[in-house]
Amino acid sequence: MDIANITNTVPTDDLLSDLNESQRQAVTATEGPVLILAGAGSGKTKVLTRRIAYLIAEKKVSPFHILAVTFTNKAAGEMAERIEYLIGHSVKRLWIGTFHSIFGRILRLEADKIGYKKNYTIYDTDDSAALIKTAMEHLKISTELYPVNQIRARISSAKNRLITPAQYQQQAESPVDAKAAVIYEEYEKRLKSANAFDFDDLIVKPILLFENHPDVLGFYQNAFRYIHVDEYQDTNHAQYRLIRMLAKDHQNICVVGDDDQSIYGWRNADITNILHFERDYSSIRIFKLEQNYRSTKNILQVASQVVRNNKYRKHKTLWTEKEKGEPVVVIDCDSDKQEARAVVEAITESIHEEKRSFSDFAILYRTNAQSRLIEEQLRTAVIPYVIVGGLRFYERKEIKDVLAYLRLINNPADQVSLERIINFPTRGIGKTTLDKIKNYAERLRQPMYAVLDRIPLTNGLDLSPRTVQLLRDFNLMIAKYRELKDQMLFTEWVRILLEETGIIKLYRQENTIDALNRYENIMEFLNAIHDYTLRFDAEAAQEDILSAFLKEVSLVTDIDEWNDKKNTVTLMTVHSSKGLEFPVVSMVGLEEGLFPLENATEDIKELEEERRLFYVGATRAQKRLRLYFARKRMRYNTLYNATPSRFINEIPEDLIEWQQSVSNEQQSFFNDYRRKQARAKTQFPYTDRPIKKTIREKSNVYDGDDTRAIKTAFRVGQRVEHPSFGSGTIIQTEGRGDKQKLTVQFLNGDEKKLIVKYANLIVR
DNA sequence: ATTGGAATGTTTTTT
DNA sequence: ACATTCCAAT
Repeated sequence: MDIANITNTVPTDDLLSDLNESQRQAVTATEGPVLILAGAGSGKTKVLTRRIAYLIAEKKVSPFHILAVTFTNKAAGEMAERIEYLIGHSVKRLWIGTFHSIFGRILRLEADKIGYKKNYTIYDTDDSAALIKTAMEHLKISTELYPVNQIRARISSAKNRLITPAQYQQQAESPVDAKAAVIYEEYEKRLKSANAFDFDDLIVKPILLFENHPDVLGFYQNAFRYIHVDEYQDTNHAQYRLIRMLAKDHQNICVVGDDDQSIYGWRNADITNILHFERDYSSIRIFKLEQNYRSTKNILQVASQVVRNNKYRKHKTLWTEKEKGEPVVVIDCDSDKQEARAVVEAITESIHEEKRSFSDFAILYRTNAQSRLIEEQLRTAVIPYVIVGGLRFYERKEIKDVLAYLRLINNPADQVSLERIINFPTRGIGKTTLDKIKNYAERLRQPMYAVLDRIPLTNGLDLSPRTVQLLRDFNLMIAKYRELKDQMLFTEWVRILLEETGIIKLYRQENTIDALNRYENIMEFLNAIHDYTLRFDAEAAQEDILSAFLKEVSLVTDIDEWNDKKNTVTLMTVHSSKGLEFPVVSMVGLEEGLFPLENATEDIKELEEERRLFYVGATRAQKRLRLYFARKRMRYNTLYNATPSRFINEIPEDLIEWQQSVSNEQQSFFNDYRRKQARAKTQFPYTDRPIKKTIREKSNVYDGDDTRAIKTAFRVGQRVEHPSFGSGTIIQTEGRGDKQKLTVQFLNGDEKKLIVKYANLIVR
């Protein structure tokens, strides 16, 4: 519906009446640069939606002139819905979405201007690693000396800092950087010839487009007269530059963020974007939203007291009118398994005694790997749960294989997809054949698909008649489906494609649980496609269903699909929980080395990010916050001793209630263990704190973890002592378990390779 | 070219 | 523990 058709304009009062003073000011300050510093739970989403509704309903701005960048697609959907509700009619042409989806869309519209075709493919992290690997093989750079993923991270980081391959080459300081620069250049070439963008390109390429085409930039500057960016603290340099370009003339830019919730530094997010906003724009107005509407006083206190230990932050004080509430509970568990039991037990109890529903609970952890034990316990207790994140549906091997067919049909130049499926399911086109074609294509400076198209008229491509036939069959099949696509129902088309390729047969024949799983996933995928066809609006999309579907699939995340209306317990990483809230939050694994993560404890910036992560997790809780740590934890299939997280020690004593959770079978082991600890003089700061309550495990049998020897983690940089060589530092580790070997540099300068099993090392 | 077993890497977080 | 990749045998 067009803005001119509005009949029932909403009175401004309704949009502003239930806001507090600073929220109201933030909503109505529509002109000029605005920075909204919004603490956790201070209603920033509310402010953003009201502001946009206010612009449309009160200031009569067309939705077409409003840009709103959110952190997830889900948030975008919810905001759009909310805005429609507020103004009483649908808003069709509002630009709302994530950076990646909005600028992906713009790239599709303007693709031809930068030498791309509309039907480009979006490569995810795995795809781009695959392409980098091919590039390295071509350049004869060893992937053993230069791990592909490390190179990929460097290239990605350079891209996000808007450094070109040539510039990177110039300022390369280490040999790795020099290599990375060369690979970067080759990688870019290959991306382009595959008509593909990686995730970073969706931000970086629009910048180049705008720089080289002032008219295009002018068009979007004019379109986006009012710009909003949510979660501004998590934008990176490229995103910052992109927004600055667009806001340059009108300066109507409103950014919302909280420096305490900046948790994506590792993804090149640049916290200074928010800290320096004042420097970047002139005559800005700053609004602070400091009243929290989400959590009890106790919860808020815990979160604030921990995060205030950070040095690099803007000062602000969150407060709440809510009641003091229950004390935050810290649960001291003897093992990770016991931790899982305790979490689930507390949930069961709370459901029975407080009549809570499953959806009131979230279990948050630092790493995805921690979900498994908890899942097991939830299953045993027959509690329904969903896991957000981890191995995402569209990243599963079988789904990626299917997607590769669709992508190749959509974009013939998509080399990564072609190589993925040309011999999957196996059809007799092996490595030798593939190498021949690749070399041939390279000699003639032609894309691989062009060579395939010309077979058998390819002189000098020395292939057996059988192979030629196989290649032709494959090529004809792809061509056939390209042809067939517009002649039948999309779902049906995909189904017969999967039948003919043999993927379905492959998994149906093989009688293993794994194959069955994959088969079911493919069926689920077909359902997802079917759902999509029902949703698909050809006119609005202005593109064919296949490319629209592929684009959506590349940018959808688990959190987008997570449904808060389902009555289940939710499990996810603290990262994924950003922006969400739950009545009861259990954070698990609060141990040194895990949360904060080992690698992050060295560098103060990284440690502070971990602390902010704790802050984000804690502030998800509305009524109850439960913090768990375990004293023994299995990692990498080895049992480790653990000590409670420093973040727990940073919480003032009077805010916490301590509990202990020990399994019966573990009691004696536990005592024994505590004695040993005492002997080792490893006093934990909490041992003399009062322990108010002990939960005892009743009948569960603990299955044998205690029979394993507790091993010590050996990591590069660690100091160790050898009975005869004295003390030294680990400079390399290889292998695991009994076969683990360490290279240790001793004080006298000698380097020795030692087998852990026999070396009798003592960690210092 | 395909297969199966061994070796190796992976777990930090994600658009 | 799990998955992918490597390598040798067929």
